[in-house]
Amino acid sequence: MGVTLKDVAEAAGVSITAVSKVLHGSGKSVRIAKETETAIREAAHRLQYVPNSVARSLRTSRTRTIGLVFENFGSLSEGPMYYVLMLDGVAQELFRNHYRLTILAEVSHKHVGGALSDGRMDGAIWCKLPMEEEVLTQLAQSRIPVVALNTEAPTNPLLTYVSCDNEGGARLVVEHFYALGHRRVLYVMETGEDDTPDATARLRGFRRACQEACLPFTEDDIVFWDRDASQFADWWRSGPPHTGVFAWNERVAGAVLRRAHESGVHVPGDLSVVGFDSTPFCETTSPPLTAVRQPILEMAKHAARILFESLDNGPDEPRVFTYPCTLDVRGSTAPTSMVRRTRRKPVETSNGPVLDAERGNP
Amino acid sequence: MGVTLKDVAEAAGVSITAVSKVLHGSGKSVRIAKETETAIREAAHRLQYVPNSVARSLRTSRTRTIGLVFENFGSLSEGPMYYVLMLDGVAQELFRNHYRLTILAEVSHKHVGGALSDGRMDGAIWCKLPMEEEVLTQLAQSRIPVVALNTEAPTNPLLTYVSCDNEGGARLVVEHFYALGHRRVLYVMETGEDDTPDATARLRGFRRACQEACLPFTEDDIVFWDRDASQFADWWRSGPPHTGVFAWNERVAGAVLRRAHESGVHVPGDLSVVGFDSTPFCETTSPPLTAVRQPILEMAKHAARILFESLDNGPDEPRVFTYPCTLDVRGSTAPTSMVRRTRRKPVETSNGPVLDAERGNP
DNA sequence: CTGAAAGCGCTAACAC
DNA sequence: GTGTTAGCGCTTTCAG
Repeated sequence: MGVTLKDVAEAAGVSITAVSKVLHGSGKSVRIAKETETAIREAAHRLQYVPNSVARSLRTSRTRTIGLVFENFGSLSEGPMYYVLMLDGVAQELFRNHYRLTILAEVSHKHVGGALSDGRMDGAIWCKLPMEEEVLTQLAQSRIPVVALNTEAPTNPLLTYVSCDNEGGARLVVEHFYALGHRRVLYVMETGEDDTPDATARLRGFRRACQEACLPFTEDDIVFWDRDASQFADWWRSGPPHTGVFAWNERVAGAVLRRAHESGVHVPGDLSVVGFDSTPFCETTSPPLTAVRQPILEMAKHAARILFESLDNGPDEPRVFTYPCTLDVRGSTAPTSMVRRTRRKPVETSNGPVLDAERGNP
Repeated sequence: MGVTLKDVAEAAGVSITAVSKVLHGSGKSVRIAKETETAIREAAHRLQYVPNSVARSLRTSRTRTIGLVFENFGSLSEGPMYYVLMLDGVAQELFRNHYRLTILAEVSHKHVGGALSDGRMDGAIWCKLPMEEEVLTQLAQSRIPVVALNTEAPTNPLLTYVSCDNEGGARLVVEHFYALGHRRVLYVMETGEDDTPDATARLRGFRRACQEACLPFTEDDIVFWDRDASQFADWWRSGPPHTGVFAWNERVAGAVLRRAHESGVHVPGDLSVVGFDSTPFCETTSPPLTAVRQPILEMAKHAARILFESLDNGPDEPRVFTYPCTLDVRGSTAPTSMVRRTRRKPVETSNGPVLDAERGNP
């Protein structure tokens, strides 16, 4: 079909090797006469030669392509914006380094090895890696390096993980509420997400922080609402003791805001609301949503960089990078004194990621 | 590195051919004894054989991969949600057919042919194809089929286009405003998007529809605002004659809503607002945003299907599919009598896409 | 039923 | 400086 090296070689009256060297030669071993070189380039140009990457990949077993395993791709628009940011981060870093991105929407957990080892990708980023033992061991033996992004790391990691400190993030929320005078806060989970590791980690952090702050927090302070928070009105009508709501993610928090508005509940006057995952979406709600920020763009880029590194230097020890969260305070939270606050700066807990080993040091 | 057919063949004591036939054989020519077959399968399983797709692709020149050319990938999160929907549509259709999606963030307009003809993809969808003559002719000669998605088709198309009727969409907006009693409407463009074909087509449709409705519409009714609509307050303060605003896209419309709120302008009481591209985002603004809907999910899937078809049946004539738009009426528009409206159903202009040739028929 | 052999287009020693 | 050669792992005639 297409024009090959051979065609160019014939057109230029030289050998295939010469053409390969001139056109794709890696600098040093390109000892070719200026004359033949121009002849070759001219022929290549005239024939509109374009190198066949597949053949090259077969030869070099490098594709300059990274796979992103992203189980719910195809309904990105229905999920929280957080994932779009993640995608942006991965894409930015890959493209900057002239890598291509291919998306794997579903990888059979039976044949994890197969999907990733078929030669089409040099490495993979797995978003929300499942915790099944078998998947993990298979991945660890995969022919290509894999890094888990946005996944709570197990105690004995076989892979490199890049994730955020969900517990710490929830803690920030409690501190924020506490500082504003709130003493009873509702934790809103999402139906069907009960065993999402993120969600449970956030709940755990929330619970612990409440304990430490001597705030009451019982099972009654946890509700499971659907993603449209359609239960809000009933809940509010029941006259709950809470002055604040912490929703496990951005989307649900947004829904709470909307429902509150519909019910004539003034946020933050009557009720303060905080979400998890501060994204551009939080700027567009009204009021703008106070939310925990994980540096997802950075995290995503970092995941990509880790791959580049093990591609260049050979495989590395599994490591766990846990990024601290910060809180973006916006208009949806206010002191219980009911005074409306103006926008404040993000609260930093620390800078940069923290290696697991370093945590717990004073 | 990996286990190859050869390894399996040796382990099973048969030829490479036999293994290939058993493991990947296309049904008919698989005349292999039951016994050897099981031996082969057993060996393959024991060795954890996984076929090398790159080698296969080189041989068959098929990759089961479709490229999506998407020039601003990497900042999806900053753009309108519309693009995420488009991505979803493409992804859904590809994955449903066991195709892989690879993203090309930038394709040098000089070497369009090269990027698409390097053997890594069987076809490509080009989102917002530029109109440069040279790019178009190059694409038309590309080794793989290309369809332009979300691009205004030229009069003499060399490629297949799938796009929406931007002009018709703008027309719906005028009709809607008119029916509600509005007589002066502001058209909000976005700085830097002056020559985006979409934007100009919408403006054109808007202008024409105003003319036909005998509504005044001059250059003074067009403004260029930044995507945060930061000019809103000044504009409002100047006491404009408009009772409605039509923003060229979703994002800007959302910004207008926010700015209006900040300025104490009640939407839709004081001002009605309409956007272009009805997406889940429009449900989350307050009030929810009335917006023109293009059936982007369908359009994206259609683009993918067109590729499958020309991959299966050989190349097809260039065609232009123009999908009609509809209007999703939500809470941001109301009659000038200032009565707040409840939500209504989308207004359908017609069903399904319309082939260009069919348009203009009674 | 089974296997030998010829490539797909390219790279990389290694000779001349 | 330049060409010969041997594959990368797979599919696919074509003989047996």
